[in-house]
Amino acid sequence: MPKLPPLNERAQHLLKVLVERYIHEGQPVGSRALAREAGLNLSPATIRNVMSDLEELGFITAPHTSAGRMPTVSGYRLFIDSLLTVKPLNDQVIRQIRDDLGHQESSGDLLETASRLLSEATHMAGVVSLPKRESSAFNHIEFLPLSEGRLLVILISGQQEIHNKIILAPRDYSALELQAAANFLNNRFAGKDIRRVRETLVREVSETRERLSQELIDAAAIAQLALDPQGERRDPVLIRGEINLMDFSEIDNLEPFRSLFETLHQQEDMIQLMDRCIESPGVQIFIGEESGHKGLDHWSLVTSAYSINDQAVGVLGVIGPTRMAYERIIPLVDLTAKLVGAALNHKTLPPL
Amino acid sequence: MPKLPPLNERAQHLLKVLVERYIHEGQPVGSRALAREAGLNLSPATIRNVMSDLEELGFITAPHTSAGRMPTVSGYRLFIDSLLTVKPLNDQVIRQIRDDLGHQESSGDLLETASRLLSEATHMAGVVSLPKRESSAFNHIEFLPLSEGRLLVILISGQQEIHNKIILAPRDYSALELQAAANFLNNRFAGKDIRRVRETLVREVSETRERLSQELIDAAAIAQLALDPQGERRDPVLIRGEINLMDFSEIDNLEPFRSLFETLHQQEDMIQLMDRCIESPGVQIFIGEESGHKGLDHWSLVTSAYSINDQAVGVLGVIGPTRMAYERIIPLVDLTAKLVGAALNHKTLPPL
DNA sequence: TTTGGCACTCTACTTCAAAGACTGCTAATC
DNA sequence: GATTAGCAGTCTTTGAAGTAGAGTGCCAAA
Repeated sequence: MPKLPPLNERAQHLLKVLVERYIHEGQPVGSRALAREAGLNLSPATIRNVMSDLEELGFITAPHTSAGRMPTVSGYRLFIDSLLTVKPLNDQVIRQIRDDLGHQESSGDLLETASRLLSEATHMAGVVSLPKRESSAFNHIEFLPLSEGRLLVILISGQQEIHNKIILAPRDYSALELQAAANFLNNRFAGKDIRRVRETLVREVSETRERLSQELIDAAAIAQLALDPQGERRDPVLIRGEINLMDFSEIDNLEPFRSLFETLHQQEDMIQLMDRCIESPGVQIFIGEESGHKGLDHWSLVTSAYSINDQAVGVLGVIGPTRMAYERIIPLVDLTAKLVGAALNHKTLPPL
Repeated sequence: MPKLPPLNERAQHLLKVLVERYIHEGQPVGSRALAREAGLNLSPATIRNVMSDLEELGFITAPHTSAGRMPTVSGYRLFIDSLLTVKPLNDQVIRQIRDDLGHQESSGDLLETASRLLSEATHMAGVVSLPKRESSAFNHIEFLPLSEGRLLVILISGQQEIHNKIILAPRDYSALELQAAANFLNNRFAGKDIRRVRETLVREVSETRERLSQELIDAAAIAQLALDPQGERRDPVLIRGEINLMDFSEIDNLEPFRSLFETLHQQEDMIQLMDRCIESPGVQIFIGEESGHKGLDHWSLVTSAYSINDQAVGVLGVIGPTRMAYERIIPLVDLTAKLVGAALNHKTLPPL
């Protein structure tokens, strides 16, 4: 096997131009076209030699002998990681996103709007994972007795988001007792993380049980049930504009779409996928098979986490064909995440 | 123009067999096949004469000269209205639906389950329109002051369904005042229609304003805001299993699906369409273009209203290709609507 | 190292022919 | 008058064969 040449400046430039052109045209790029486009004053024959090397290295591939080349996943990866020059965003787009996000009442509406905006701005699909209830701030709690020993718990969390839950009370409580329990919790815990509140409750009760009044023990017992994340339906991933994806029909057959939509509707898979993006800061990209989900094979996911108080709580982004205009999409997703974070922070009102 | 023969017994029978076979095979039916299938001991030539008449009358049509015939919308219509023999439901299916519906906590879960069941049982898409909040019973109301003069309204309606709404209070109320208002409303109106409650409030206040205490006037004012359907987001139509529809790909091209999904996601269109089915009792069917929605052109909608206390409050059904197995689908939708109604009635608990 | 030239490969498109599935019509038959 | 056999004619589907076009790989020359 001959020694492979290193990926020099020229080869990188040619790869860049090839990927750009493929993204733009959607057709395999041949040596003649690339020679014309690259602006290097090289003959197609020379270009062919370089292309051959790039293919050997696994960055491009040809669908058949007499076709041009198109990027492989590694090719896209290299392109995105070190060749891409992002485009500044259009002012009008920025203004529109900022305005639309600014006019939303609840954080639920806000995130739904974000998903819609992402989809409209890109003509692809927008995705937004909602923050875990766990990580938002405890703001106010209220108990309402229903029939048959059940209690309606109304929990207001940091972003004025309202959660309802019905729990089975361990015993019958009077309205007064419930009021007292709610008061205790509201005074004691307002503003703290919901997860922290629960942990504190568990610890305190077990440590100092003997010294607590029956009243407090009751309050803690109800609160533990009320805040138990067990059986809590995790908020879904909001996907908007999936239908747009059907416009990218270089494919004439239904199967890819069927399997794409199947994956998108698999809430758990999507949640798990989005959660993988929450750890690293900045824009994250899964190209094609990188996501590990079969249905996403020919698609890319561009995401960024959004934060409340500098803590990443959720992820948003865009799904589209691998050959999307990354140089426009990346800054768009980045900006949207920042604006959503800003809007959420603004909405995080002090406790009642 | 020659006089058209009347649609005699034999022609009807042949139409019936033709439609059945077309639904089963998905291919235009020719005279030879029909002669074999019909069991009438007639030659293909005779059958051809009858088919020619049926075509003249608009019940069947041929995609091209040398193909068999397939039903037109009128053909399906006649078939469904007077030729169809429905099949009794499989016991196991009945049991499964009954069990699954029986295990749901809230009416929201119940209806979602219904949509899912319909889709799974038919391998098509299930649709369920949620009852208007308007028409359900007022059960319990509670007010919670938020910051900046806003009030959180918690309304529990007849089926233990919980509605949250934030309103802007006309002035600042104390916790006591709010409690009094809630008490008044709960004592006075529990069990009544929400619509009726609102109407009563409006009437009484305007009629007897002078004689009312300030307290009651306040209560009425808040309640009117709280129960105002204005700006209320109408509950969406629950569609499950749309992806199943992609399996019916006698079509190799994406466009029909694109336009179908677009229509399905057009919430307002769907709500309006479903509402048209709420008036008549029993199973209602829209075949192809009958629905008047372009995206549904090659699809049928089989629906039935479900009732609480003998009043139709919502509609559920199935969307699938025009050539679906109506004799199985119709009783299934019928049964599901009845079971959903029964489950809802069972859930409609007395006021707290 | 670069390039022109050339043989070769593979796809996409067109044309043509043949097979198959039906129909409509006509004339004979029941 | 209703039914039927027979037959010519129509239209789709399938496959084969041929052609044009795009692009490659390699070699020898610059």
